Amino acid sequence: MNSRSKYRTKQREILLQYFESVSGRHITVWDVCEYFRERGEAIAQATIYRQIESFVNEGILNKYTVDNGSPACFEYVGEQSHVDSNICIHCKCEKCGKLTHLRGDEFEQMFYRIYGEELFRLDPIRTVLYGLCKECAGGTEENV
Amino acid sequence: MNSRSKYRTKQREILLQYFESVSGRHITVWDVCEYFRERGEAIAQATIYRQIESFVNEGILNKYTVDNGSPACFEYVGEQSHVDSNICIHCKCEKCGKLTHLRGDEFEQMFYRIYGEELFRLDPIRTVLYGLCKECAGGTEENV
DNA sequence: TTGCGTGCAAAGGTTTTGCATGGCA
DNA sequence: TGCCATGCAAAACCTTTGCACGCAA
Repeated sequence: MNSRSKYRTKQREILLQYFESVSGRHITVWDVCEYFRERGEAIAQATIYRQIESFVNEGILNKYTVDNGSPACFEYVGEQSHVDSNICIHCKCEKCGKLTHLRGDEFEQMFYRIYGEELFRLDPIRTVLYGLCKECAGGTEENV
Repeated sequence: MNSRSKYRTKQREILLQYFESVSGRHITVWDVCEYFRERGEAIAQATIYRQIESFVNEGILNKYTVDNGSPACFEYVGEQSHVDSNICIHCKCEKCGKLTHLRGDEFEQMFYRIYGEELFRLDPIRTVLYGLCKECAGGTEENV
């Protein structure tokens, strides 16, 4: 689960700072590339992929495979431990594509059922709920 | 959410029958190709992808995005209706790989939270919960 | 100096698409 | 007959890898 990087390079520091600054948002590799390209301090894609892989292994970033074919999303979670109090679940809207968070306390009952009674020990890191977000669910029920 | 196919072709029937016959198992596009190639009745990959897409849209197949880069998995879930009474959710164990079903009544509270309060309108057909099954959760808590 | 990190380009694998042909209704 | 589905190949897409060079310790 670890494989900490040995060297403290400029690119690593810059990337880490960037992810921290967009904490709470879902970032793709493309987002990162674009961000640094616009600022004229481009970082090679391969480097971004490799550093992100390290961050994920170190638990600094969470990786979300929302859908096959579309790029993976990453989210900064810092050094927080994976305890229940900080749990949130990701919900992908099938209509507008928006990715939202549901906090653990919004799923109190659900977690009780799953964690408490051991029907299934949910992994909130890897699980993505599909459906309709609050906004889209209120609108038409027509096809996506 | 739908997009039902208009024609009843030979390939569609064969594929549907195949998926029904492997109900309960996780099938990749590669599996399908291989199966029919061995039987000498090969179907074009593009056709398989396109028919599978239809099946998923019609709710006949469930799609599992295990990880980016690795092929998607599909599972036959038949023509079950999308009403609350028949709802079940698919749970994939990250340790033993087993796929279990949780019936709607086992998730009573969860559905109340999600459906009732409109935090997020869950699509039970497309959603897969990842985590540890009852058996594996009871064992060691080590890494997956 | 040693060895890891970087950058570039190319390869890898899965999925999608264009287009002509074939088959269902 | 009209339109959709099929098959083939090529493209698109995200991601990984090989290799030479650069940089941290």
